Amino acid sequence: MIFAIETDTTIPIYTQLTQQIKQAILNGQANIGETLPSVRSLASDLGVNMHTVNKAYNILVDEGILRKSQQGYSIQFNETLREAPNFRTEVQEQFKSVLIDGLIHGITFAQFQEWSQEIAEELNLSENESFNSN
Amino acid sequence: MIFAIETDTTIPIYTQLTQQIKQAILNGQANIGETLPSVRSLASDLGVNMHTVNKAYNILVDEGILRKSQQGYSIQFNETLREAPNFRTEVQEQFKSVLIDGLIHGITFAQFQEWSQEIAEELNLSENESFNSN
Amino acid sequence: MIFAIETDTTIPIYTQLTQQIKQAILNGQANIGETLPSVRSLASDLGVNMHTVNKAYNILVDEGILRKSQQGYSIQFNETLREAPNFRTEVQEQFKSVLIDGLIHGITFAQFQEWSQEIAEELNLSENESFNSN
Amino acid sequence: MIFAIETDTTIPIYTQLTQQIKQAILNGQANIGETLPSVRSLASDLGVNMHTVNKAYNILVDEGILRKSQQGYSIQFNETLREAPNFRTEVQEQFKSVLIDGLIHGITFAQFQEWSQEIAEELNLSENESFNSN
DNA sequence: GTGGTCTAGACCACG
DNA sequence: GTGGTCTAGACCACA
Repeated sequence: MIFAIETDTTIPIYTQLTQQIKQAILNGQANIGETLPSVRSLASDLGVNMHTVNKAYNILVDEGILRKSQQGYSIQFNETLREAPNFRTEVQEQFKSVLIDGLIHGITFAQFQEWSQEIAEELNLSENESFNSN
Repeated sequence: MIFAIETDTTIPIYTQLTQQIKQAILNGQANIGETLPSVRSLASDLGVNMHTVNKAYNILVDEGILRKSQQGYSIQFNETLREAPNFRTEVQEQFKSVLIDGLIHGITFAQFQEWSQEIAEELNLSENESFNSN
Repeated sequence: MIFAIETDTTIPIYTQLTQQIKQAILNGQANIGETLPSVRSLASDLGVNMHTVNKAYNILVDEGILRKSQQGYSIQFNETLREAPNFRTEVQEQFKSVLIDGLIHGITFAQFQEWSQEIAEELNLSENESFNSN
Repeated sequence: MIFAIETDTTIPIYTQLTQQIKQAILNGQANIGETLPSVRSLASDLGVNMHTVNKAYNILVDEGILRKSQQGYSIQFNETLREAPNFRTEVQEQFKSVLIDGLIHGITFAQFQEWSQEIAEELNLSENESFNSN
């Protein structure tokens, strides 16, 4: 599980981290039960502050993706994901925003579909979950 | 072209504005060449700060969507804006982020596809731009 | 809404804050929609760090009790409280722990009941919500 | 007297231990004068660190619940411990905290009362100590 | 003015 | 060794 932090972006570091951890879980690089690197060691590896890693980890705990114990953080990701009541709506609105932003700049639905397939393949979800499975 | 600003959210007001203007352009509520309401009047109508509307307009100018003249801001939206430099990769990354965020919380590709179709219909883009045009 | 922070306790300051805010809401000292003091001003008033107040506020946002907007934090506390799936169980276990801790030190159930009534009166919930209402 | 330690929680192990010992005393599984398993053997059985069991035992000694002798730790639990100094107010405050936390999330006093009765039955305290004894 | 992010560093609790 | 709490202070985004 290798993380790459970009500093020349406006995306917060802790968001970059949560995204990459989620991706690692989805594509199987990180397995359920696996222990994550300690807050301080990961911070040291990435050259960021401890608190930043800590925030990323705790966001994932709140989302039900990580589990916090006294030995550190490990991957939970079971069915009991605690979703905020309007989580679907939030994702849907973000999805719509991205589409509109792309469409007005000439990106076609076909292009978005292509990207979806790429992501599906990258995550090894192409068989039963694919965007164009039907 | 009616705008609805929500103050109970963390989404910046100017972002809400730019998105709604883009959407109005896409679905034909706003036509090319049309002049937008003046900064002052729109700010007054929406009950927001003048600087906020100004910021939204100028972002759209930078994106090549609006054109600023002596008479105010008008809608450009021609083919020139289709060559935005790294806008493609930016949108692509945002798209991927949203997908991953949804997928890890159980939202399927099929669901995203359904949302895409809804958005396509809402924007009346089914003919030449539609997601399932092929 | 007056807060009192005790430093000679092991209870984290942000927990003391969240509890007092909850109590203020329950007993009507804080009304729905009311804006809370800004993170920095409250921190200054209490003589604690900004981040500590920030943490308390954000915990309450996560619990669905506060609402975060660009103008600050305000009291939400509506029916759409987003509860973690095992929230009831957690409270129940804490409740049991406290009872056991008291019982072994000679505190009787009657004493706990008395305390409940005091709390109910303090919160003006005695009529329809009281612990011994039946 | 069987103990179950959960490592997937943030509750300190020594706290889990002290609570379960207290509960065992209350419900009669552990009798006054009885000797507890040695620190080493219990630590070995539970797969935890020796120091952790030691800490739990010593906390109970400080609370007047256990007695340390040459032969090990045994259960005291006499009337002398009923005069803990500020234990009453501590427990009372914890009790209030739990109630407030539950109430603001919609748990009613009636629910807390029900839980109390369940706990009373579980501890076989219904006769002389019960919450609804009057 | 509001909150958000990040850093640096200290001290504590747990095992 | 692990994470938790708190502080002090800087810089940025938003309105």
